[in-house]
Amino acid sequence: MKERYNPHEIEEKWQRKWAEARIFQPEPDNREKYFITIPYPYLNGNLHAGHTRTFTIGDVVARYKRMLGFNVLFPMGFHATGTPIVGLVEQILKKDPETMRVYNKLHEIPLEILDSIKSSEQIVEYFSREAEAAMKSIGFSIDWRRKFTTTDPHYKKFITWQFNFLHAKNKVITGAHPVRWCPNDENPVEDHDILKGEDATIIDYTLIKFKLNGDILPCATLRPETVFGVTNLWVNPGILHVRLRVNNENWIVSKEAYEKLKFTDKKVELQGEVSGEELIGKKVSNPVTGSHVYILPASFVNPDNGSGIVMSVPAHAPYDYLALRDLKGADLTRYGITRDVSRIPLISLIKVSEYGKYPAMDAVIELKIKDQNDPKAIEATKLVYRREFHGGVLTETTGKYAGWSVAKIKDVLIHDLISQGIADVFYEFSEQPVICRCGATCVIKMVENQWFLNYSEPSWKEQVCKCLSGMQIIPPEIRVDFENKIDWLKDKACARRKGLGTRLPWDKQWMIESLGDSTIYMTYYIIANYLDKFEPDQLRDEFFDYCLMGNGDPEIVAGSTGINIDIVKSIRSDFEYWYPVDLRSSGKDLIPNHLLFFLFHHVAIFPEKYWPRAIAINGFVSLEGQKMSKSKGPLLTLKSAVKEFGADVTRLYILSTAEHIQDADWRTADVDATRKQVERFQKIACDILNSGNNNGELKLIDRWILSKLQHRIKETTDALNKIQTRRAVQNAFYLLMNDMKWYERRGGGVARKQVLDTWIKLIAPFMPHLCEEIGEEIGGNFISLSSYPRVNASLIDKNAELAEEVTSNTLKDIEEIIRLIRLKPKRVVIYTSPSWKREVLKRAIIMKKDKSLDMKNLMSALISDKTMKIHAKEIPKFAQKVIADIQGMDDELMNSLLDMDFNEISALNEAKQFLGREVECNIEIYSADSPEYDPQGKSRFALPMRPAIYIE
RNA sequence: GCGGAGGUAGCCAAGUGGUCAAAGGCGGCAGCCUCAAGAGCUGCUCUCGCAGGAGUUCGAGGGUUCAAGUCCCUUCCUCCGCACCA
Repeated sequence: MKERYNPHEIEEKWQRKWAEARIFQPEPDNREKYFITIPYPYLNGNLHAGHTRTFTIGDVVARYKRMLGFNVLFPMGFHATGTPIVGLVEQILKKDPETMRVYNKLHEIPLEILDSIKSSEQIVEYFSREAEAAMKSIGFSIDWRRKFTTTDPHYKKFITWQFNFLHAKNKVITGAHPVRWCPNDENPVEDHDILKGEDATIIDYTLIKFKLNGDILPCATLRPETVFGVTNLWVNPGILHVRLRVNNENWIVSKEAYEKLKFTDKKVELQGEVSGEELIGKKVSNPVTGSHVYILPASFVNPDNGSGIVMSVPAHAPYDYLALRDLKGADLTRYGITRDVSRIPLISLIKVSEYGKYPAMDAVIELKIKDQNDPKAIEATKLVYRREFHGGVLTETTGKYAGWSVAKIKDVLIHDLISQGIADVFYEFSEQPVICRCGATCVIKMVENQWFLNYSEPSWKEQVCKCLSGMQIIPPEIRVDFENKIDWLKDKACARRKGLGTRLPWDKQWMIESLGDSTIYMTYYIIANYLDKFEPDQLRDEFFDYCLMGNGDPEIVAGSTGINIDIVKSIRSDFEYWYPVDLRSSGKDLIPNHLLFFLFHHVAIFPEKYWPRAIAINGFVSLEGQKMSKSKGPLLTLKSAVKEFGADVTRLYILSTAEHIQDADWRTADVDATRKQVERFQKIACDILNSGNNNGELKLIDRWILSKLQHRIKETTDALNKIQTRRAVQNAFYLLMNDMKWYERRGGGVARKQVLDTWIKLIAPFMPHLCEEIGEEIGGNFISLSSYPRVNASLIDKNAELAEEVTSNTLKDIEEIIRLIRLKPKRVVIYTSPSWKREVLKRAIIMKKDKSLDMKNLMSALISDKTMKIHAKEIPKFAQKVIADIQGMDDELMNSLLDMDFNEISALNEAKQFLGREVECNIEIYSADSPEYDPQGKSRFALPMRPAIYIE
């Protein structure tokens, strides 16, 4: 092996050898299988540091499991369906300057290649080739025979089967759903199409239909329960209203509301105009309570919001309360109203602990709000809403709903009102305006006859919950995220007009949405191994029914598809061997979407024994503290990281800098440091390999390093079992490195080769190339295929560990004293604990184990011991200290101290030369029982495990 | 608003109620090596201390306990997701 670390040479060599030996191309055999998958990358850019982290975690787990003896299947494919690739081609064809810059500079694509791209096929082709090369260059142990792309014709057959299956099971239904819509482009707008109002969400208001003779005045509200407390309606006298024919009803709304209604699923026809003035003073009937209330004027009514007509609940809505109060003494005779409307009695319907009967009034008083134009009115509204929503309970006013909490009644009530025909849903943006890139104001449009995956169906959710509860979720604390998201998930539109993908088999104008086509594709890796055996057209539904579901008869399937029957049977038996997925490991961004759908589709399609076993989640990667961005930068590609630092360093670094869902920060300075550590590792290995045969008897320090090694193995395997890569690297690499440094410094040598042999296996999942290179020198088969180290309990040597602890602590103490007295020592004398102190300690430990340790018991035991008598004066103080020390000891340490037959003097004597070398002075060691030389009586400070020191 | 994560030394970051003044790394300082620089190696790196000691720390404020970075309550701050988009 070369002295100098040349990662690229080593890495290419071993990648070639692995490929030639086909060691990562598993077939079913009699071993236990382990099927690990990582979500395939989407091909609208090059793989970056985020992929590097997620995929490397997968590779480390794959390699670890393989070394544990599992037959590991770790496949990879490419995702290309959906709209982004189509959009990218358009931009490239347009030579959009920003796109060209981003893809040339950030994604590192040469301009001549960018210029040559003319189609989405070329994009897919280019990025899939690049991705595969990148993944090979970092040494992933992927079975590349099984790769595919989601736009492959074979794959489309698989998706077609899946959707036919789901459709037959009533998992795909039709419906309508609201989308952000640009009336100018006549298209739904996505986030990146939005100029202003990107954060706006779609809120569903309830539209309550108040009746005015034959007309309907719909009032939009977020608080439909307050309909029981309506005292009047509000109309802004200054705005124009319109009369509409909506389905079979006559509506009056603001002109602005009419513009919005046009895009809903209602049939809307304009019939005429109505001024606000005209409406005021009329009486409408409340469709819920039947009461008749006035329409009154209010300036706060915004025609842009809702229907432009507002129902007034002054007991619970500060604006309503204020507007009513503002009318005090106003002359409304021109509207035909002669009474003082500000004296209309409030109607309370929610009881909440923070307020009295009329929360809106209390809030207005509390915040000292002047009138409806006071900006603080908004604050009061939010406050009352929040308190009533969370703590409010409906009163008798609400009839059969009395006693319900506000938070719980909402959905029930909306459902009731709509089914009675007295309410409707009305969608509105949470922020206005929302402006499209083209400059037009966006609206909310109901897309009708849309296909949905019926995720909201309770029995489906129940199945998913059952699946989840049987799964291992790593790290465990994110299980609650999954539970919440399952609960929150609604029906999902699963078809689109644009983009790449597979057509909905029964309604070909639609393309299957790309999150839906990537839910059970792990099964396809098993089929992908046989793709050269058949044409796409042969993959009829009955083929998948049999191979994936076990339904049907293989002979009939072979007959109808023309596929060889042995192949059909073989795929089925492969499926039975490899499935289910043992681990799906992914970035945390996929929790609320892909991973959820992954579970939903598995439970919908497969029997329980094929449900996924585990999910592991990891965080993102930032660059020098900055968030990475594919479209804006900064960006670090996998390719360039490997080119600059090598595969092993990149792998080691990115997995050692953060754990689980924490984000990892890529810092070049730290990566450089990691490279130095790897170089040092290589140098240590070289030294060991070149040091010749140093057989010999194991000394204390040799037993120490072997014992330490066992702890590192234990910690590393424990960490890897929990996919704690950072902890694993700490133990398998850095801490063991420090152990080895101490070992070398202490003059150890005999156990070096034994340690190295284990060490390269321990760290091999992280830096497989260098470990293979070192392993080759030692001899034997691929390290990648060797057995992972296991703890050898017989090598754990507590005596050696304690002895070494005494030695290093003593050295630290000596050095500290030297530093303090600032003298070059001429003579260093060490006194080990007198035997009586050791005896006290032992007795105390025994009492502690009996739970009988206290000062009284200990003292009475000691006083009755004749041999202790001569130390009677010192005993109480020492005993007190011992008791305090023991409080914090764990059982293991106490046992070692008890069982320890090790003699501090002999341990220190073994380290005598070493200590002398370190402090450059001769060392003398005595027992405090009988020190030969003790001019200052320092020996009386000697304690067990803590010798006294005298320096001249 | 809802849901989730988190605040630890100059920085990143570990931390199961008791060997925690707190792992590991980075940065910094000193020594060795070298003609020198770099690399490498060794030590130090909260404050004070010419004998191994003492004092004050884990966002802030309370509390439980013989014992709290770790448990409980209150409070402040930061980050992430909320969809039809991969």
